[in-house]
Amino acid sequence: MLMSSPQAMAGRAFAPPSLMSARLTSGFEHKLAHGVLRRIECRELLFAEGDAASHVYRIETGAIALNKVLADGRRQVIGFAYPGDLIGLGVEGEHVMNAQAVKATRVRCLPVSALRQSIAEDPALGVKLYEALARELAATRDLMLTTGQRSAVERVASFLLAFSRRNQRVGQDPANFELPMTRTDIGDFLGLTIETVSRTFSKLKLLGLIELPCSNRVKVTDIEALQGLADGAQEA
Amino acid sequence: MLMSSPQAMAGRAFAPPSLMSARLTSGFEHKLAHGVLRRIECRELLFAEGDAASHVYRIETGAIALNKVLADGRRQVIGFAYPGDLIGLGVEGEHVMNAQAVKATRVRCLPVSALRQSIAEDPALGVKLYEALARELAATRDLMLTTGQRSAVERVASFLLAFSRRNQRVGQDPANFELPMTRTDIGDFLGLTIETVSRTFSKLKLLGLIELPCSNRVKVTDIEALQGLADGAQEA
DNA sequence: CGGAACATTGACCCATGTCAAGTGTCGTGG
DNA sequence: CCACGACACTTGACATGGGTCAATGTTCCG
Repeated sequence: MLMSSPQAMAGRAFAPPSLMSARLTSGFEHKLAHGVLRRIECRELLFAEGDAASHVYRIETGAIALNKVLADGRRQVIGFAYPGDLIGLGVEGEHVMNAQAVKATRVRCLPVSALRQSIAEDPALGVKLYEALARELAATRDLMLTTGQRSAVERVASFLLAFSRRNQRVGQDPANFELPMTRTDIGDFLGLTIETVSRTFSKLKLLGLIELPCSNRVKVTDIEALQGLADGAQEA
Repeated sequence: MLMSSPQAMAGRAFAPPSLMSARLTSGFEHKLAHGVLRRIECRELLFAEGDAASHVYRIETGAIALNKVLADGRRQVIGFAYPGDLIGLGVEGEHVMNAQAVKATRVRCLPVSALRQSIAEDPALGVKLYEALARELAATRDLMLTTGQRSAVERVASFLLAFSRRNQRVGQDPANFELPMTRTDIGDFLGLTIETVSRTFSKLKLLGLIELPCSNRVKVTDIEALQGLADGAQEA
């Protein structure tokens, strides 16, 4: 077996596209379906950096932000996990990041030992987990390219597009959605302050690319133009 | 087997600490030792984003920068690989980043098929590769925390410390070393311009924390203070 | 209705980017 | 051995994107 134990894991593209939604094998699915359902309140931690990595978790409803913090409190959100995503995969031992609910969330818990057993029974599951980890790595690197090299507008546009694409992938409206996370979460994800995030949303609204009926609801009205900004077309 | 094929991979801590130095299993070691030795000239690409991922590579001498570029040329270096490191691991199919020599470099090449076979013969190798991938993911996330949240001084100090630690780990002088990469590579790694990198080196010199006999040679004279700056102690 | 938390907006400032000279340092060819 | 050119690096002057601080709005819930 190759899987050993938890830590954060994910699995798709860049930003919000969340963490691994791989369709996993039946034995594992079955165990998970019977796993303990746990509720995490808004802002509560599912696990923290340094915790023993005893379980893996699948998000059922809600959303989780995976983050790391510096000694002085500066925070970097590494990714968001949405329903269907699996988190807690990684190296043996301790979690290396915090998993915090951005809204009330339900997760199914599966002990690492049960996961190990599933892998022993079905080696293909091991391969899938490996590939999910590789995808997660690729996604994290894309995010690095974004936070390291792009302007505020490019970052926010990329973020919205990524969220939109994910929505489409899971069969929801790609042009009209609700962001579960706060401006602070978005800022810590993109490496911007909440003021800059807010100003950038306003700017996109002013440019006529999005509408914001209320602060967490986004309607994308010109996805082409948004894509242009994300790709670095000269900004208005 | 769980390994399928290449893509970038790495394995230790934050910044320069390079990519995976795992001591791998004997059958694999043996194959690698007999693998083709290839020389890459300074600035030449070992592989590029989009190339078929046909081989994995172990650095013998020199250094490689793994990077991604935006359409307009902005570049993000994701990590550096040093002798002993293995690169090219990851998901099936295509490489997702460029591997460019920062100086004349020699690598051993191993076809993915041979790696697969080794894994089939020795499942423990699969586990090791999985763990290496997980470490690489953790390292990339640490780097994100650095480029996303830290100031120029903190980034450069962290970079130097990480390089120093790596040197120590491989039994070389942690206080006196030669940086194989250019200021441009460092800048693209840390998300800074070359001017800012240069100025920050000068500042650290002025503060008496390092000496720079010539631009690529670094002597760390006050590692404690350097650590302080990296950790965000108020700057001078 | 009141207050807490989050979001928006404005004014100002500063760290870092940009642009522009220099200043080594190295390798090549005379 | 020296001259030259090519790079890489350093340093300075200036510009600016985004951070900081502060006031105001909005939403939601008790």
